[in-house]
Amino acid sequence: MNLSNMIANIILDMLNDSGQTDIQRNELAERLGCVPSQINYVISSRFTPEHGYIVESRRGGGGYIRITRAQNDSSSILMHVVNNIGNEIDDRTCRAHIHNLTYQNILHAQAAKFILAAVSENSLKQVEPEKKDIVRASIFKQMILAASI
Amino acid sequence: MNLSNMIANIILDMLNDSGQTDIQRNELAERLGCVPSQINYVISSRFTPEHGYIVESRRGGGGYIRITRAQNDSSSILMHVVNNIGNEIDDRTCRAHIHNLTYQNILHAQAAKFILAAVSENSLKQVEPEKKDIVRASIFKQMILAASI
DNA sequence: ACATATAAGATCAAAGAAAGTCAAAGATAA
DNA sequence: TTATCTTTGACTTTCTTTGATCTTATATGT
Repeated sequence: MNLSNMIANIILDMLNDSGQTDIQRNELAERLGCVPSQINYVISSRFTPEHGYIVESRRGGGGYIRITRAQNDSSSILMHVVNNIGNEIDDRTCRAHIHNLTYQNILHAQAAKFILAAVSENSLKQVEPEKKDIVRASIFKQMILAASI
Repeated sequence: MNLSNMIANIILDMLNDSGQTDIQRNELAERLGCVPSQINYVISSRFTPEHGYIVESRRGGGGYIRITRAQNDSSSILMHVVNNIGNEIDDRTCRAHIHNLTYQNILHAQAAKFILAAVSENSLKQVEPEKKDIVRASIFKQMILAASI
């Protein structure tokens, strides 16, 4: 068992009761005798949106990394969407997804409106053209994930 | 729980009955065993207009810091928010707005979650650092606009 | 009334405490 | 043996805590 898998198991364990956990990066790294950035590696390779996790963090005194697991029961369709988006998505495809999910009653009209607003061309006007679809994909994934928590 | 959060909680507690409170900076600092300027730090990082608070103060004998929760009708608050964002907005300020709007029942919890997800650092990871706050402002405005329709 | 003392709060910069990033070096699997 | 995954470490950014110094209001003695 390599270090990364051990760390992942520890985090999974911590997530087990409530589906959410705050970890102290330096403290955990010290406990395991590894460098702190190893924790970041584990998180960025195993606790991604595609894996169904939302990660937030705060620096400075009292800082933390918060990991939240998306519920996978009623929302497996949402996870399926997240996993099929890939690295970029254009406006049209995105809208198609949203309409489709709304049609299937997985997203409420209200939620659909918000997501549409966020991924619209208007919202992303300032992003360089060649990056637009990448940023859109990233936003879309985070929002779909937020819908499933 | 770090010191700043503790102080913030105490203030929130004091605000709870009437939505307004006068605090004695030195007295509070002494009670908590911290330097007085710590109170200023907490106020300027957590009780800003974006968070929905108005702060006044008076020096000298009988001095005080008065904190008031601002209250207005929802459409004017939304308009006010949009008008005050300007061209860019950072993560923290944005979250402050969202929490404030949620607290004032202008955004539903669900909507707040979507907006938070959309403007999170995670969503915008692929945007060049110097453009992040610009894109965030644009997304945020579109979504607030969507909320007010 | 005026000058001085005392009692607040404000400001700012430095130090400290986390977490983030990125690239290079090492291992492992195809 | 090459591509991918892991480990490490140096450096950066963000948030918090502390302390010294400044400003403003009130109180008091002449």
